[in-house]
Amino acid sequence: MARFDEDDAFEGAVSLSARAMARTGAGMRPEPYLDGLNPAQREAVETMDGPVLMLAGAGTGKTKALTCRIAHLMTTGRAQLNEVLAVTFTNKAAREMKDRIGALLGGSIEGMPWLGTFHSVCVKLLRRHAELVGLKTSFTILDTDDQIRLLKQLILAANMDEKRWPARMLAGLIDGWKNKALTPDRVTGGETAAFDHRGSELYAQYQERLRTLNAVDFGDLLLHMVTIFQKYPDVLERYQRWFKYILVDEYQDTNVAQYLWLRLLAQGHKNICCVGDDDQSIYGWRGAEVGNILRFERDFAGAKVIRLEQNYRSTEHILAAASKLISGNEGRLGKTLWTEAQGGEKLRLIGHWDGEEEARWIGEEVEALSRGTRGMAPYGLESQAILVRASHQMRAFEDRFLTIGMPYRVIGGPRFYERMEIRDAMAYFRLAISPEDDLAFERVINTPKRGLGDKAQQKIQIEARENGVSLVEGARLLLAQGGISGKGAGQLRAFVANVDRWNAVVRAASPAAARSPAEDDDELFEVLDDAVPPANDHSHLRLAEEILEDSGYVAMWQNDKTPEAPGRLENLKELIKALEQFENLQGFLEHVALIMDNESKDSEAKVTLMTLHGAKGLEFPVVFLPGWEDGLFPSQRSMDESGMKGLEEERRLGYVGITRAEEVCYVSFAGNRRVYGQWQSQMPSRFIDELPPEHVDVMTPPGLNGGGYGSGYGQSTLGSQIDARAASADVYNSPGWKRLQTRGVQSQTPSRPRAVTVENEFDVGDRVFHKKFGYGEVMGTEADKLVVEFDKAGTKKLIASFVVPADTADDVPF
DNA sequence: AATTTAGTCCTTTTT
DNA sequence: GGACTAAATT
Repeated sequence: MARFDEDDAFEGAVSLSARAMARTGAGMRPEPYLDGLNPAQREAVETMDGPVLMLAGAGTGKTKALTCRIAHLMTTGRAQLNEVLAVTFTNKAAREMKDRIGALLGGSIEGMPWLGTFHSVCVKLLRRHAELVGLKTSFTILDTDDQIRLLKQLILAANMDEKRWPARMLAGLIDGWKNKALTPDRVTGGETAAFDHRGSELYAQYQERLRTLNAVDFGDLLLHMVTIFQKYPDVLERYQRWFKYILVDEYQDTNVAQYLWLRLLAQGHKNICCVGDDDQSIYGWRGAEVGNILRFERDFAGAKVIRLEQNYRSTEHILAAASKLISGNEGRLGKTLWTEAQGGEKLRLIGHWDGEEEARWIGEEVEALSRGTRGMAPYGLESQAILVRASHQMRAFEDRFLTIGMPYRVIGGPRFYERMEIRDAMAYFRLAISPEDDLAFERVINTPKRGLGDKAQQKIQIEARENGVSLVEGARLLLAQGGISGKGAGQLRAFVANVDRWNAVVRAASPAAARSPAEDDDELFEVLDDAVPPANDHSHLRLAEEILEDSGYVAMWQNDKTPEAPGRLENLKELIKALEQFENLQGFLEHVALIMDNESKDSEAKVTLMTLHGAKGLEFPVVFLPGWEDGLFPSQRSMDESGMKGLEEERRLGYVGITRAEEVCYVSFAGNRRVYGQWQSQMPSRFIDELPPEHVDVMTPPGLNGGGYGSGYGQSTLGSQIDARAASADVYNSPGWKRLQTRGVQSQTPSRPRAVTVENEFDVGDRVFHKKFGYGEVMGTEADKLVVEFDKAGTKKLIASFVVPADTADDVPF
């Protein structure tokens, strides 16, 4: 587990590199890792000085190149591990690099202190220089939830209608500005019109509020550091000299702020190596600028561009399909991926009647593959993944997997630290550490219920504001002057006393909590080197338990009779357990703020369910790509908001999806899908027509032309092939697919033709039957859709093919 | 003050 | 269908 006790990492780092040097001296071949590299990778490793841009296609071994490069810097004595800055986007990537570097250099190490995500590195830096932007070194990091609540308050205070101007929207705007490294005063031009012309004004207020709360949000971590580097050249210079080499992973995902940050740091020696793949840029919506790749050669004159093009991951068919798809994008830097692998399975394309059937089919296919009944060696559940465009697609699969008892894991779903009970508990911890944390106070003051409702809370707010103090102090004053009555008063008094007591324990345990920032730069790195982690006596564990007990929070869930209560108590226990690995509550909270991941490590084999975004950087022998339907994938919203750029990003997402597969890749779509509870007929994704027919096996069952495919886009090469192949049905006569065909005929064929042809057959007043809603009467018709007033289910708008005349209901085996 | 109910939006992707 | 909010009910 990554640690945020920044100081102790140095010991291991230094001794490791000493060991590596010693080995060199002992006459062993110093660079055994070079042998396993292809020429391009080797060049990327050995070109150590000056700017390098490594364009690494999917599955071309870029992490290998990157980690070998770091190892090479060590063994050639260019730098110490703690003088290398290496940034990634995800904690997972950072962890993997640490592990692999450790393995290369022959020892397991806690890690390089400056290898981490942009955010975690920035936290470390900002803790040292917080005072330069008006913060205390103990600042807290707000998550999106806190951010939204804060903004909501500001919007209300500005007398704006929070319905028309939702806090989420403002949060998005502010995030966008921060991604572009724009401080409130720099928001200009058309942007000032944002949010009823009050966007930048509210942004300024928000920043002010954060400062008084001694807090930062995610965007601030980078923004503040950029500000500091720009305003204090001496600070910047220190770091320019300290970081002798800079490496950047997933460079295509950097936003403007990150780009500026990197450019500032690399300005001196220009030993910067950026690794990226413009074809895998999928975070444009979050402010990532593919343009940063193009700018690289301009900003770093004489940059060496190295292309990694040999793919070690996928079969030739999968690679060919992915390459063909991505070739539809314009303005690529261009790479030609190739592989030595020959043969293998073609991409498999299959259409389904609706989303539920798609989930059912995939569930059965996963099971069949895992038992090896597809004429192939078995693929265990852990080697299969289902990658969806949007997380709501996961529900169909979860439902299905639960009913058939298939073990699965969801990655990127609701995360442990985002659960209500965990966030409540952490708010209590925050309050114990710093009672002036008003956001935490607000969260838990009436959880569990203490009879302190809106009225009482308002009084506290007013009291606090009038006296310019925190909410706890406000509450204290209010109590002293008897401004609060009856039951609530006693409870509030107890609450304040609890906070005082917890805080006293925290202070007694770690006087360092109030450590002062490094005053002068000379001390900066020595402080890091010399710090010795205090002994971990686990006293914070007891405190944490006490807090949850004393506050009545545990009791609240114990008395709760709802079915989820036991699970929540279980989660709280887990939370306490997680605390063990930290020396104090502060360290833990920081860890949580930045590392929101939640990998359960139980050993049972499970299918993986996650979004395409979440899958970047991963690979699986078998990959399922469901929901390839226009509007869903490519996402309508993406196209509406960003037009051609959006479509191209979606296409890259498809490319990422296909290239996750090593051996087998399924693409599927459904003819009908429920969207916002309404049935919609779906068109197969335009990307399906862009796949190369010679690398695709079409497996679509017959009788499925009602969804409208084949009438598709452009030349529709595959679209027409679908019909042809389906009609001749020869796919089904190949040995592997017999079972599928049988099942298909039994469960689908009878209802299909009828359902498809009844379109527009109804008139107002007809009695109809629907498999879910029962009987009803047609109230209106509109193209292929009907408005039906059901006897039991109310009025619904739905596709005509989903109902049948009421008198034939008995014939339809739904 | 707290719980229940009805009505309104919606849904991309996340460090 | 579900999450969230505002109104209605206890």
